[in-house]
Amino acid sequence: MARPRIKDVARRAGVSEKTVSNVINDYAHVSERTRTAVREAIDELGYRVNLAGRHLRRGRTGIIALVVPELDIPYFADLATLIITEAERNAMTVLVHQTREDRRRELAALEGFGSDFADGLILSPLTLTGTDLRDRPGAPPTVLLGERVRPGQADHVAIDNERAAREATVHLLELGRRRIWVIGGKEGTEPGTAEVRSAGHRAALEAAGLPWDPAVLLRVENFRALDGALAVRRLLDAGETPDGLLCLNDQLALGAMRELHDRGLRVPEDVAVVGFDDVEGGRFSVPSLTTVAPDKHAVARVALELLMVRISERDTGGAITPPRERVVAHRLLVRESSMGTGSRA
Amino acid sequence: MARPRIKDVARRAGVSEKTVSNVINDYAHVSERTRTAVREAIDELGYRVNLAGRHLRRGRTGIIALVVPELDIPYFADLATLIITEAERNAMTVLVHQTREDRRRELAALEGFGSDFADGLILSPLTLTGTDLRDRPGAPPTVLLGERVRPGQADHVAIDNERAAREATVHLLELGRRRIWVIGGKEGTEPGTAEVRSAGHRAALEAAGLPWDPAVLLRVENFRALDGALAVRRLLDAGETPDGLLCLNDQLALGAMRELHDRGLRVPEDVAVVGFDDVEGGRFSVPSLTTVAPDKHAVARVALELLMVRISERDTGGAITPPRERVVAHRLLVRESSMGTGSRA
DNA sequence: ATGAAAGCGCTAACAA
DNA sequence: TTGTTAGCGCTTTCAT
Repeated sequence: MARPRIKDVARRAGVSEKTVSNVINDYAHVSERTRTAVREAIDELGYRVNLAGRHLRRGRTGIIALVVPELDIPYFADLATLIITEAERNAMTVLVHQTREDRRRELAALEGFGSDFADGLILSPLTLTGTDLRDRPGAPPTVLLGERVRPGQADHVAIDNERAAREATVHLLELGRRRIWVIGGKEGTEPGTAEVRSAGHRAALEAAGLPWDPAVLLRVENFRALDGALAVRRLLDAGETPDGLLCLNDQLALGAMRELHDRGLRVPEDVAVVGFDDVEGGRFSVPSLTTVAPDKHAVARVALELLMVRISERDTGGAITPPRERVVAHRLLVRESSMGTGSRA
Repeated sequence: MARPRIKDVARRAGVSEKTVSNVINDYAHVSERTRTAVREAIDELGYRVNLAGRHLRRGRTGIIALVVPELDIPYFADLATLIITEAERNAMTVLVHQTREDRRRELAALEGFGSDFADGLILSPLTLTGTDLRDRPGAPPTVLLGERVRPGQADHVAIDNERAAREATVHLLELGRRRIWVIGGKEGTEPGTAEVRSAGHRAALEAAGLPWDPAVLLRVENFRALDGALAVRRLLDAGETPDGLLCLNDQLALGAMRELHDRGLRVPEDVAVVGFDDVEGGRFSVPSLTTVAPDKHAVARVALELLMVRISERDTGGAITPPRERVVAHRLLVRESSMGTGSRA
């Protein structure tokens, strides 16, 4: 037989539909007897709430869409884990989409996928421009992660990427490294993470009175270990002799270290390597990987916090406050890949 | 102003609501003129479909719930990536839950989270028993991954874990290894992956005329690199001298290799290491990791296939066919962690 | 090819 | 404390 509805439960318990609804929603003013009777009827019939009906009525779905480039890049997996946990704490569930760096998918996400089944959106964009974010009437409340898209268009959570890159570079300079390359530029994307971090790198060099050459930013196809390995291969094949690598994520760094190893170069003695993100792989690699560790818990917590505020703002139809910019902490974790090599300058 | 509804679009375009609906759903018999007019009205008003309404009416949500233990374990992240991709191909979206190995969460998932907002469920269980899966009237169609829960209770996709473990063990034996430990037992779980793989290990030993001792199965708290490292630490501290390790996932293996390195033991010369899952970390580690590679694409594809069949079965109210058991391919990828060490027997 | 009316399952507003 | 009524936005008959 068909699945039971509130009506069926009501009939069985000898009460009205509204009373059943009250019980389901833990409404305070229900007598103990009625409550028990309804509960029994629910159990006997195996009744479950139909969320479509509830959503339609309430105007909220309880779903947050999380949109990331690729879920199988550990940084995003870590983030997703934390965001799902944080969402659960807010009685929300998380629907995950992957853009695979496709601009159209990112735009579709921005528009709520042509529908409005998510109450809110957490988006880690790669290709979006400031203009994409302007004028999205009816689009769901949105929090952006990671990129410094032109500020002021939507709520945004990130670490101070410029400073983080500067600190990482200073660290390499203090080890006496002078031939530092940066791995992780992306072709054809908006000024994003790579550019901001590159600026930090440049600032560190210039503060040390050293020259800066835009050619030290090596482009990659993707942000995986393979791409880091390929970048190093190209670099070495070109006859360069790096003594430091600033990799814009840990996967790139791990791939780079593997390639250096295959070329007979020692890390950190010959080449010191620093990554970004603090993923598990870098904690157990040989050598372990120095990395810029963002406070991922904070990213998740703040993102949810901002989003929940926006969602209630929309619900109450109140005034729309201007976009918020939130910076979370990071720290440089010095590990074997850049350790104990003293000054060689 | 409030977000536009079909009614508003209809009024603006001078047609009925039904006609707007026809246009939205690409119904064939709509005149070109009408279609254009409606499209214009939609654009002008910025109309988007309200999925709550659609879901309620259609009785389907287009959402699949994916339930995994932890999304930040690369194997599950890989799987999630592929399942999301495959779901998209089937015009479904994926909602991700994490059980964090909590039995109550797994049970809640089985019951559709006390509601029915997902059309179907893909679940990678750790603690469920055969009884949990019996008699779930009204529960959503379900496909189980990975565990060999007692068969015949629900659709199930997995590799042949027993054979895979046997092959991996044979490989270690052929290298002349005789003191092989297995890392990855779990306390207090139902006979699952660990037990099945352990059986394969045993079978390989016995086929080679070697004794088998249940004590070679080392328990772990979790399936992360840290746990692999700790297991090796305990083993070495106990004065054992393993020459082979069969780790039940790659994270455990990578952690184990790191600990072996810290103890001055060489991989593979002193200890050969094999993992399961073929995650990216093992392809770029030093040494690279020999692993049992399941055909993850096939897992995702078959899981979706089974689920979509079940969903339409339910929709059409047709006969319920018995649970299907599907085995997907795997292969042993021999890499540096178990390579070129000849016979040492 | 298009329209009118009914109803999916639920809960808010109001009434008793 | 509990019941009645209405309606959320959409699509499905069934007419025309």
